[in-house]
Amino acid sequence: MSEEVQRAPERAKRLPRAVRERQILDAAVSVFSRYGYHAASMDEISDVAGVSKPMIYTYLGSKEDLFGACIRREAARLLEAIQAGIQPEVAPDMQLWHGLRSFYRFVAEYRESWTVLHRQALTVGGSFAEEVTAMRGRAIELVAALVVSAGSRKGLAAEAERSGEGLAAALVGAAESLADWALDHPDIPDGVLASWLMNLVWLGFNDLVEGDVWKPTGAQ
Amino acid sequence: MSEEVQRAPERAKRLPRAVRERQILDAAVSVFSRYGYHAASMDEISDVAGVSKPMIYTYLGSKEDLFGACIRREAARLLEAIQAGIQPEVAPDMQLWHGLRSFYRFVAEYRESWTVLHRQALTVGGSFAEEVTAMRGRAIELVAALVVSAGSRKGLAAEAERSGEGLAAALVGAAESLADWALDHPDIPDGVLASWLMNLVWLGFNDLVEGDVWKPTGAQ
Amino acid sequence: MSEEVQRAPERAKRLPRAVRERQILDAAVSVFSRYGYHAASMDEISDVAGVSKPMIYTYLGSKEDLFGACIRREAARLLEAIQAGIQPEVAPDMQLWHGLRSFYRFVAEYRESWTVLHRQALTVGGSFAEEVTAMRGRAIELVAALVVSAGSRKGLAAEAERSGEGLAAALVGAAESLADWALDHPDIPDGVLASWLMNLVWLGFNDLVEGDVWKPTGAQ
Amino acid sequence: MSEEVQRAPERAKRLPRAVRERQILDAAVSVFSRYGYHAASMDEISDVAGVSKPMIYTYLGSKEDLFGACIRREAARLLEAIQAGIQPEVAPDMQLWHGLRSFYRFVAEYRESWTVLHRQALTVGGSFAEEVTAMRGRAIELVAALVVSAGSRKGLAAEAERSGEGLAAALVGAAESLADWALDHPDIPDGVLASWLMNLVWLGFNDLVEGDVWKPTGAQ
DNA sequence: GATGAATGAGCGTTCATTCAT
DNA sequence: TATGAATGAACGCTCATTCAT
Repeated sequence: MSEEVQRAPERAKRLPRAVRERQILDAAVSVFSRYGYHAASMDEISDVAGVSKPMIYTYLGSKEDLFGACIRREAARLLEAIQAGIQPEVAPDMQLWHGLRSFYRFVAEYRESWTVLHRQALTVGGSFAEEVTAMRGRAIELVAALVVSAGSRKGLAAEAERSGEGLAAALVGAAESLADWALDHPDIPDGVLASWLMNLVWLGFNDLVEGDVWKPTGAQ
Repeated sequence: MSEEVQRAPERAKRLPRAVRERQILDAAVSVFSRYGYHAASMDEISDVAGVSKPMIYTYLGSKEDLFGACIRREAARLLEAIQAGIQPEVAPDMQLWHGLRSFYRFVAEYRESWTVLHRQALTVGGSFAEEVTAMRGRAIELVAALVVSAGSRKGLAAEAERSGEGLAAALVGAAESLADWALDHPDIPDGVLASWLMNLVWLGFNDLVEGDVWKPTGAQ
Repeated sequence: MSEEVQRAPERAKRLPRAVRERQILDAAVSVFSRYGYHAASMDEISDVAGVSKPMIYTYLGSKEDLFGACIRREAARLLEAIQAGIQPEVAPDMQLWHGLRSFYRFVAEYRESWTVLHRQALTVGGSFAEEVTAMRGRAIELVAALVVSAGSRKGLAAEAERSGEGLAAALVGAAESLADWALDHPDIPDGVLASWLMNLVWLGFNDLVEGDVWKPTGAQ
Repeated sequence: MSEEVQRAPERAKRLPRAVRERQILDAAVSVFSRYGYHAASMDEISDVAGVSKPMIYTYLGSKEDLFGACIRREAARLLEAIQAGIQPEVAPDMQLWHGLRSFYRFVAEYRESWTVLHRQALTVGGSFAEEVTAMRGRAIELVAALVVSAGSRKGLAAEAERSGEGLAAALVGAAESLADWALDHPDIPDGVLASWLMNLVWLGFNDLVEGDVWKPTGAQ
């Protein structure tokens, strides 16, 4: 409601270390997500956290360390949220759908976490991009596995097999892009977003599996 | 006399303004794409451009102005490249396919342009993200129009209509993500990349248009 | 119960103040001697001492106070060591020799003490340099007295009288410099070092006392 | 006369690089000599130099680089001053005497140079101490060579030979210490200071060379 | 037209020092 | 008694930007 930056309660004193660390990480995620790694300043983070700068260095280390801690915490949160939404006993398509719903629920609820992971982590040199990319890779593999587990029941078509990795990358990109789009359309329920994507994933792949590929027609 | 390779002395010789501006923009795109907006330094840009710093300020204005000029020039290049590849007289699916091919050809040939547009422009606060997002929006609309122009011949299903904009966003994201993936797999020809995506776009949409939607089964 | 080496728990157990002060001073001397006054950090001192930082401030005061306490304690130790080595009943030259031996023995055994006094105390602004310089002055006077006590038996030559204080300063510097040199040559016994210096002091002074001075020859 | 720190003329503008570098080095030597390496601040150096801080970094590099440049410049100055004072055609003792006179003249005229070299350079970790120590080593060798060139005419006694390096270190220390002492006694002419030291060097060594050594008497 | 010279402002980081328990 | 928690103040360094030539 307030149009000011949300600040931690005024000068609470002598809190245990774990609490302070959480405050700092919360503030850091917020500031990093708003400005990006380079434009964010430790001064602002400490202001938002309601903590002096030396505390940050004592508890979380350098700016780079702090950013890394943010990335790791938010990545863990995201993965946890997705896994919590999946019920392993249902059919693969329903697993995928539930996973997507959890994903869109998470993105809607923790926009800042999502922004840090999706936008900011990739522009910082060093190992952060790699870490996030690796996580993305795991997501791609997971999607591919689920899809294939359905496709294998029918005998996966040669075409689908060849394009597998690339298509998975495309699909993960589609899911992310839809997440960004959904941030500007908060009225669309996560179930619907997930269904849209399922239609792409499921129908498109099913067609492929059945050998029903699109091919360019005519010259060139 | 000189024992060096014979070469016009680099000490800039009154080049016309347009040439200088191109030098500077080329250098800026290269440096921005490598380090991102904030981590890039005007010093390095002027070094790479072979031009003194005041020159940059005289011709292109502030760092932010310079970045904006880069974004606009590269965006125009990209759009131009795509439009040059499209033949308006062919069928919509072939138009889309040719557009995608041109897109992947451009990304492969001008990685730096693509990086600046796709990765760096979105992390800078201010109007850049909006500009690029707007361009993305135009791309989304264009894709949607092509798809719909095919769909409308069959009577676009209600489902497809409702999910249109969101799905388009997803598809653009898929195309971008596949572009990134393709940067690490330069051996895949652009025609193949475009075909992969067409299979997603066309088959998926066709299914939708025919009312063949995926739906969650069971409770919840 | 514990699987560690049995050892009184380091978690300090109400040790008497004097013991704590000694721990702290020992650590401080060690750290100051290694890094110098400014580069030494209270954190490292408290770590080495195995004592919390507030303890240091409670017992020894500020960093400057602490350094002063180090200087004074080590200076007292050095003087004490030298005086303990001197036998007042023997001839002046033997007194000087014994004093020097004790000095070199001390330097070899307590390098850190010597480093703090000789190297670090002089570069800190304020009163420390003066204190150490004053101590040095007392040493100079003592040497001069011993030398003169021998010389006076022969009637001190006018030249020696005039140059007395300066030459004493030079001799103390020679002794100190030889001490530094000896730190890199630990195999030379202190008696030998002392003898080398005696040859400079005694023979040189004796010559002077006997009026056998060196004089520039020729023009200028 | 003024009791304020001497400042460079107010904001002289657009000077050539070489001039600025000299201004900066002058200021740096002055500030480093007063406070030592660690306590000196780049802000104060830039104030005293009448130059902004970025200039220092542009022209001379980091604080450590700057300190190194000071050390090297002043060391070169000192060596140059000494060598300029030596006349190679005169007798060895006169060469030594002239060298010492030049040394004391230099110390009196450029106290700050001397302070930086003698006191401050040794307390900074890294290669500075080694550099200065190496220079000191060359001085020691030079003194030893001159002394020996006289001694060899008489056949250098075994004792002198054995104690050679140590005694040389002692003598250099004596010269340095006398230099410090002379800073507080500016009325003593450099010729006199040099003579005092000659008496130590020449007479002491001559005695040694003639086998006239001091030896401890009695027990222990 | 073109640039070497110059800086204000700010950032990441550290350190001596003090509360509250 | 003893300390974990906390910070004000400063420092080294860099960068976008401009002026004088």
